[in-house]
Amino acid sequence: MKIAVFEDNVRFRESLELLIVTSTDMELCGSFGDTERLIERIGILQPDVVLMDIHIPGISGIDAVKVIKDHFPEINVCMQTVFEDEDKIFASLCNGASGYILKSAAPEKVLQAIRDVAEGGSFFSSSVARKVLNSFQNQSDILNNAQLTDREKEVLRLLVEGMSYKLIADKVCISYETVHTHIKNIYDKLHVNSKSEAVAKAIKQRLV
Amino acid sequence: MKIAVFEDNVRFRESLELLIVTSTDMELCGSFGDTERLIERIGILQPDVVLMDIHIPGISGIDAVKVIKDHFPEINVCMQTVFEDEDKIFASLCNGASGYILKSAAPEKVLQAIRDVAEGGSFFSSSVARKVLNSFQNQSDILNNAQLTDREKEVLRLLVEGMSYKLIADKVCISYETVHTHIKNIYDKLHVNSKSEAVAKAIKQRLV
DNA sequence: TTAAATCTCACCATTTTTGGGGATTGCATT
DNA sequence: AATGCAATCCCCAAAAATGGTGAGATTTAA
Repeated sequence: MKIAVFEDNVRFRESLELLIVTSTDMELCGSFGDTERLIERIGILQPDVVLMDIHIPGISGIDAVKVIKDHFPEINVCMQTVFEDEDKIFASLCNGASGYILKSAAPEKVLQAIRDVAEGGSFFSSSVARKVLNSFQNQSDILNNAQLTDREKEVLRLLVEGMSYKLIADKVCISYETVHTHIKNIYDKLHVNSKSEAVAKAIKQRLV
Repeated sequence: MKIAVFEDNVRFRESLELLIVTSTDMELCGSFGDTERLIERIGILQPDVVLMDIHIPGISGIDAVKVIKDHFPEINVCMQTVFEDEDKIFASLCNGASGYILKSAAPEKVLQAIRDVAEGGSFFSSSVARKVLNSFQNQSDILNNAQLTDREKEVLRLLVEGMSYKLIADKVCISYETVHTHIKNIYDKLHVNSKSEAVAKAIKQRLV
């Protein structure tokens, strides 16, 4: 199993190198402090797994994931960072990272993460996993607590289908103003203030 | 650290019991084969972590999570199952589960999962983590296939977040009229003619 | 070096949405 | 009888979005 490391902090990079070379099942095929000539390097090295620092000179680790996955979709990338910035985590994951491990993680966790992603699984440090989890849970909560009436749910569904107040009024056979009232109430209950927000929330929370 | 187990398969339940009682930092405070009188039992036992089988007599594990979190939000629940059904995973997670571990996982993984969730983190078996991950990544993919330009994708993402033309203009540092133009082009390419339709399409097709 | 694409900005007119009031009816619960 | 809730409808005014046309600047590709 060939591993490539991209990490600008020399001390940390060296400890990663040591960790990998002393492991029984991994081979360090490259180690770099920046993302210069990223594709060229990876094309030559052909690693199975790339450990990528999120803050690294050259193109950022977040963009590097995307570049790697575009050129070599079979290579699995595991992100590393000291930060737990939610936006950065999600950006990395959306760009194709297969794991996300904190630099504070124990060495055996790093090896575990590498093995997991090499096998086609994924690995999250527990605090990262929790953040990912929250992005699911935040959604259901508000929705379940928002007790929409049958009529309101019906109107919301039509909103999601892209219908205007007028069309909804015709479809449901009520007046434009009643649609207006229902939508005002929906916005109150969902804590939003525009159609697009309501639609986004409705879909994400599987309300419709 | 007090652990309660809900698992209907006797053999498997006994092996979990053994695993917990032989660990150094955990105490088994209860073990059940169904979800009868769930709240009563948990109220008395006061476990820190609940291991919950997803298929269990009485109310299902998925519903049990919700009941537990509604009554005892501070208790962390870790789901266990042999199945990897994506819908069941997401339903459990949305209901408040803090972890999801396969029954095929090694004993030390189970202990790790319990420790992670007890500390407020989360744990996913690597294949489960991969499924969760996919739900993020599918998003970006198709988006790239839609022939939206980078700028248009950026604007679309902000639309989905419910931002107005004005806010988007400020956020991206372009004029209101440019936002207007981008959105007109987005509508053309997606064949829609309103924000809510664009948002619905973007989310449903996982463009965003 | 054209040509195409992208990003940028502007003006105009119209339609739609949003937020604030208030009101009536019927139904169910207290 | 009184209360609350859901559903219905109305008016008004401001804000936002939509659709059309046009056009300059820059980058990319042929």
